[in-house]
This record gives sequence, structure tokens and C-alpha cells, in this order.
Amino acid sequence: MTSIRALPTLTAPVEDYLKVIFELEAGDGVAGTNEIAAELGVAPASVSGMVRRLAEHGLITHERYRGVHLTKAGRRAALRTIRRHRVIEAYLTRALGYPWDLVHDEAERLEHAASDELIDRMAAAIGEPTTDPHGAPIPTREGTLDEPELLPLAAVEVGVRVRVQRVGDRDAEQLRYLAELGITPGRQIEVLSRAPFEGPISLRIGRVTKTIGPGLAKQILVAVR
Amino acid sequence: MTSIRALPTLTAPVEDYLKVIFELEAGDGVAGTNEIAAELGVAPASVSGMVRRLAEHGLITHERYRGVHLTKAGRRAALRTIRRHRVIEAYLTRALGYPWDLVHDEAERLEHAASDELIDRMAAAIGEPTTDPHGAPIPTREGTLDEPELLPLAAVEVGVRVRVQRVGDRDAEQLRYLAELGITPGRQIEVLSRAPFEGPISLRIGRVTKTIGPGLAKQILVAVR
DNA sequence: AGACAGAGTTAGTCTTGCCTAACTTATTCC
DNA sequence: GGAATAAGTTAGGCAAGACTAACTCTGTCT
Ligand SMILES: [Mn+2]
Ligand SMILES: [Mn+2]
Ligand SMILES: [Mn+2]
Ligand SMILES: [Mn+2]
Repeated sequence: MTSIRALPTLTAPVEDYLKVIFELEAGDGVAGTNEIAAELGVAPASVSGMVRRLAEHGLITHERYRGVHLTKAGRRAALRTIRRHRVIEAYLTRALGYPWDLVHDEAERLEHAASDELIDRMAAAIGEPTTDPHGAPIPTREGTLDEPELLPLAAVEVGVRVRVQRVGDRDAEQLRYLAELGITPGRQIEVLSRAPFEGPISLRIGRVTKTIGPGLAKQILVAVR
Repeated sequence: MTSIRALPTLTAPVEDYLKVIFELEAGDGVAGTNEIAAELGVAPASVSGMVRRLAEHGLITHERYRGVHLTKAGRRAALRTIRRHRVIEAYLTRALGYPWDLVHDEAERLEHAASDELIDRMAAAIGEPTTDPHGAPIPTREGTLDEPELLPLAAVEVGVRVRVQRVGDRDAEQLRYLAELGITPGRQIEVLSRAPFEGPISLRIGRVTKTIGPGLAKQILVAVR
């Protein structure tokens, strides 16, 4: 039995905090104050303040000095914002010809202003997309997220052929470079060689060969075969 | 010689105040505290506070107890927001099939979050519209606004044939009713009769006859012939 | 001229969200 | 086990933007 409680419209900063906490928790299992601060570009002390408020509103639980976890309500709100963000990114590229390196910043603001109605119309207009332009899966209206297991390209053995599934979308410059290299979701890649000690990685992309650093290779998520 | 000064990104409330002041000034020649407060749904004291801040930032001039006027910079900012608002309304109806009674509220939020880039792409995608769905003219990118002289339907003589140019867009309910009556921009109407003392007005709309009150008729702006 | 209504302002308070500086806790390392 | 270090928190401030209550203009009406 679920009690339907109208969420009392969250502010833009609150939505951004929840989103970041969701993503950190998915990675580490727990979200730390400094991590959240770094991700949002605010001072750690500001995070402590917000964490108190989020806990008071029942969106997270907080163990002092131990990190935070989303509650059911917090997780729901986070997934709603993530859905909005990714639908907006998908719509901007597919319907308005936006380049994939610009959509993130735009979506970062619009995600707080668009109504559910608008998000649904956008999604419908481009055929209910399941991923955003960077390959990130889009949560459903109902708040379920199907996150497939993916491998960072940096961890793929030499000789293996993989398909690009998803790339990091925070850095616009990096996205432009990836596009230039031809590394976009759906692309087939073969790892030709890997220098030891975190050295450069050679790739065959289509019929050309390119070499990238391991840092970049960590941002490229692939599926084998 | 114009000095190019980057406006230090205005907040959403500031943009809304400037928009409202622009519209009141266009009407009365001056914007009063209480008018602004009523328009924004805020206490008059809140307006006094904001007015001080806007004046400090050089967006308005303020004579105590006398009302406010936009400066050049304030007018420019107001027109920018109005352009955004109307382009968004036009885009939502033309590209996403939004009904005309819902676009205002949506645009009221999105106008503060969309980049100039996005507004330009939206405008381009629907063929550089010159009016919004309610017939309001859209300011140009350069900040000029061509506001044609229009007559409220309430002031039209019996027997005169007019064309609907623009309708008030604040009240969603009213917009639904107007749509039901068939009173939308572009529509031809003939005034059949007007009862005295602010009485009801009979109209021929297409081949049907409808009667409306004078309050509603003030919200309908028309051009003769 | 004086009174009064309406418009506008001031004073004081609240919440949100941010900051820096100083402090406390947890962990790690010798 | 105790010191160093990293992580996290508290204290104290600030600006924006809202509120209520109390005060002050301004203009009008007699
Ligand atoms: Mn955001
Ligand atoms: Mn993305
Ligand atoms: Mn607005
Ligand atoms: Mn409109």
C-alpha cells in the first residue's frame, strides 16, 4: 500500500543534489560530503547544510561523518529529474539538431522548469527514446531504470571487438573530441594494443586507427562483441 | 556608440518583474507598486524591496511614491524575456501540439531557463513566427517590438466587421472558452448588437451567433475590416 | 484648510542556499 | 598507542526574495 503524497515541488538546487547523490550512490554505494561538493561545484560546508535540510524533508538519511543515502521519496525524485534531463537531451538533438556537446548544460537548467506534460510530449515526439544522446538509459515515467552492465574501454583486452554504448557527458570539449574520433554510441571498435602502466590505447574505428589515453578510455563504456 | 556590457544573468524573479513593469508602462505610462504586486501575486512591500534592488542595478528608475520606469538596460532585458516567452508559446503549440490554454504557464517557467541558442532554434524550427498563439507580437532578437494599434472588441460599433488579432492569455479557462466560441486570431467577426450600460454583445462568428459579456470583449483585440 | 482613503514605504523576520574559518571525527601510518 | 591527515561539521555571515504590521505620503473631497 503506497500513500500518494504530493511532493511539495522541489527547488532546482534540491533536485540537483538528489541527482548527484543518486549517481554517487550507484557508484560507491554511499555518497560522501566532499564528493557531492566536488560534483556540484560548491563548498563542503554548503553540502552539510543542504544535507540537514534534505534529511529533515525525508529525502535522504544521514549518518554523521558516514555519508548519505536516498530514501524511497528521494530516489523517486532523483529518477524523475534524471528522466527529465535525458529526455530533454534526446529531444534537443533529435528534434532541434542540437550538437551533443551542448545539450547537457541546456538540460541542466530546463530539467527544473519543464512540466511532466512537456517531458511526455517531447518523448512522444521523438518516439519514446530509451537512451539519451550519450547512451545513458532514460528512466521510465514510472521511475524504473534499466542500467545495463557495461565495461570501460580502458579495461578491454587487446584484440577484442566491442560496441560503444555510452560516453561521459559532462565535458563538452571531450564530447567534441570523441565525435571527431568517431566514438559515438553504436560504433564498433577493436582494441589493437595497450601500452603498460596506464599507457595509451590504440583502437581501430571503422577503417582508421586512433590512439587515446587511459583517462579518456575510462569515460567510454562498451559492450563486448 | 554603445558599450557592450554583459548583463550579469538576471534571476527569474527579476526577469518577471521587468516584464510586468514593461507591460504596465506600455499601458499607463508608469508602473505603480500595487499594480506590480497584483500582477505578480506578491505583497506590495515585496515590490518596494525589489524596486530598490532593481534601481541599484540600473534596470529601473524610481521616484519615491511616484512609480518606476525601465532604463534602457531594463527595457532590453524585458524585451528579451518577452521574446523568449512568446517564442516558447509558439513553439509549444506549433511543434508539440500544445493547446493554447496551457502554453502560458509552461512558458512562464521555461523563459528563464532557455538559452538564446535554444530560443533561436525554436524560432527557426517553426519558421520565425511573428506572433505567439494568442496573437501577441514577438520582439526581434535585436529587441524591437512592433505593436500594432488594436481595438478592443468591446469598443466596436454595431454592424462593423472585424478580424480578431489578439486575445488575453493569462486565464486558461477564458482561453478554452474563446476556443469553444471560435474566437481565435485571424477569425472574422461581425458585431450584431450591443446592449447599453455595459450589456452583452452579440456576434456573428462564421455562420453562428454568440453573445458575450463586455469583460470578455475587452480581452479580445481586433482590427477593423 | 483639514480630513481621509489609498498608495507606497519602512522595519523586522523568515527561509534558502551559498561562503570562509575554525573545529571535530575517523582513519591511517609509524 | 599516538600523531598526522583527510573528511566532515559547526559557527557566523551574507544576499535574495518573500511576509506582516506599522507608518508616511499624496491627492481628493468637502
Ligand atoms: Mn540541474
Ligand atoms: Mn547525457
Ligand atoms: Mn516567468
Ligand atoms: Mn501569449
